[in-house]
Amino acid sequence: MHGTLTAHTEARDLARMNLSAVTRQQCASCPVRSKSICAALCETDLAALSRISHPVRLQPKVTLVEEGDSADEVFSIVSGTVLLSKLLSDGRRQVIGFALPGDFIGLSVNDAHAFTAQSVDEVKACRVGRQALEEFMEHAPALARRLHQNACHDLAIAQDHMVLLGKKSASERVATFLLDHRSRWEKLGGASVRIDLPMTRQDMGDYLGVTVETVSRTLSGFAREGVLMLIPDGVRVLDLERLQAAAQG
Amino acid sequence: MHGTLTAHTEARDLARMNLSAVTRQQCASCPVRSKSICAALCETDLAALSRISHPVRLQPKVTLVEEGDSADEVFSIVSGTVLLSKLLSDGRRQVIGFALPGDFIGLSVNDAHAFTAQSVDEVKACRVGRQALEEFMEHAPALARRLHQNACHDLAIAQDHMVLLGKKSASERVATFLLDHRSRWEKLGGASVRIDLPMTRQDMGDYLGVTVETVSRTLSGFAREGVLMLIPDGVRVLDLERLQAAAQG
DNA sequence: CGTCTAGTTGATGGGAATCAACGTAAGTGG
DNA sequence: CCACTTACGTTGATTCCCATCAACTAGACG
Repeated sequence: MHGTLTAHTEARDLARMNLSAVTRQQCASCPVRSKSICAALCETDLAALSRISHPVRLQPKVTLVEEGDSADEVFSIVSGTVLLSKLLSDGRRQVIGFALPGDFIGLSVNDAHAFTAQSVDEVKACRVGRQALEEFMEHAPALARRLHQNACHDLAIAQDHMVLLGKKSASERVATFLLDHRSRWEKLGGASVRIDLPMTRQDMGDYLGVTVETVSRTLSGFAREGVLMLIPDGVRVLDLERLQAAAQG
Repeated sequence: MHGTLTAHTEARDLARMNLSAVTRQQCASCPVRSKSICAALCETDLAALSRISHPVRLQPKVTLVEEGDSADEVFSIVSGTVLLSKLLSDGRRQVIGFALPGDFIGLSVNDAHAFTAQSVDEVKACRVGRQALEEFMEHAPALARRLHQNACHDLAIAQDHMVLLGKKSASERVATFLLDHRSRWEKLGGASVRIDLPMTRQDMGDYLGVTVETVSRTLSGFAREGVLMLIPDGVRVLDLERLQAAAQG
């Protein structure tokens, strides 16, 4: 078992008591402000939100929220990658997504989290009490609208992934994953030929509905064919067109 | 090609002009009012919404909305079953869900529908202009909240289905589908031993990520083992516990 | 240095896809 | 009314993609 969040955040909470000015400044200079739900807020509301949000910094493989836990905290990712997964009773794991900077985690219908979220690499995030956020939303309809758009967007992503899991072959799945990941980072202003893959092959496999070995073999295959090059913690795309062809839109 | 909705609705629109009182009455006596998004509305708002909503009645296999179409209409299902699907460029189809009475169809992030929706059997629904609905929502925050809950609920369903598609065996998929369908109808006040399946085996297969033959074989297998009985347009559950065991949580 | 995790590659087997045949029911038109 | 067609469902035979099992390498770390 890996560490939990509590130990880190409690120390931070104590620090925050005397540092709300600093916290506010962090929001104003937040690198993903324009990409996150905070983009919906005016300066005044942003300052108000910053007063109820707590910056957290997480080591790799730390659990933010556990499937089934009461959802009294939500997160906005600032940097790093967070893996979202669900378990079957016998231990089989399905990764349902990767949250990147700007993404929002944790809203659910009832009061229990629908999935587990854990950091893949070092992650910076903003933690907000759920009730505080909901009270805040009462007076910030723009934020409520933004969260709804967010949910609709996540739903569209989920539907696309159902097509992948239900209909695509192993190589189509891997190619699609690489291209999706690339375009998500591109929107965040990242480079484009290099695709960072901080997660393990197992994580990718559990996301794509195939085994570790299949992910490895498929990537090796692409490398052998000159479509890409395997590099530490990622790939370098050599032939984008063929990769796109392999993904089968 | 099957018929489109336009021909039906235009005639109805003409009729509606002189029948808004009837329309309003229909909302007040709507059988799924308490299950649909309309449950969020007070009598006054319901009457107001009924003025912008148009009842429609659809024959089987009629397309309500097409993937990619501009999303200027949304629907609330009153009776019947609607199949939601997405296509890959080469024609492979993934069914991403079935909308039942009380379900809401059509909201998306941008202005294009993310999926195709077509009636499975005879369907009654309420059609609402998207822009009219969004204007209405400005003055009905309860409805906006309800739609957000709805989106979150759909997202949770989608995530569960990703687990099914990514990790479950064929027989687990079929068993899960039957139980899910049963509990959805149960919430609508339907019986419980008989599960209605108005969709084709092909539809089920495309939903579960398996072929027609596999669905057929799996159902026959359950019938042979005495778990259920195949009846026209459905199954009769004989051994609920074993069906639940076969579904693997 | 031993241990552990992650990744790769090879050999083998299995579960579901594919290919194929057949039965049934509902139209359709002569 | 009946031959003909078409859609749907079922079952059997065969194939194949990927899972499984297994061996090995490389890097991280105490």
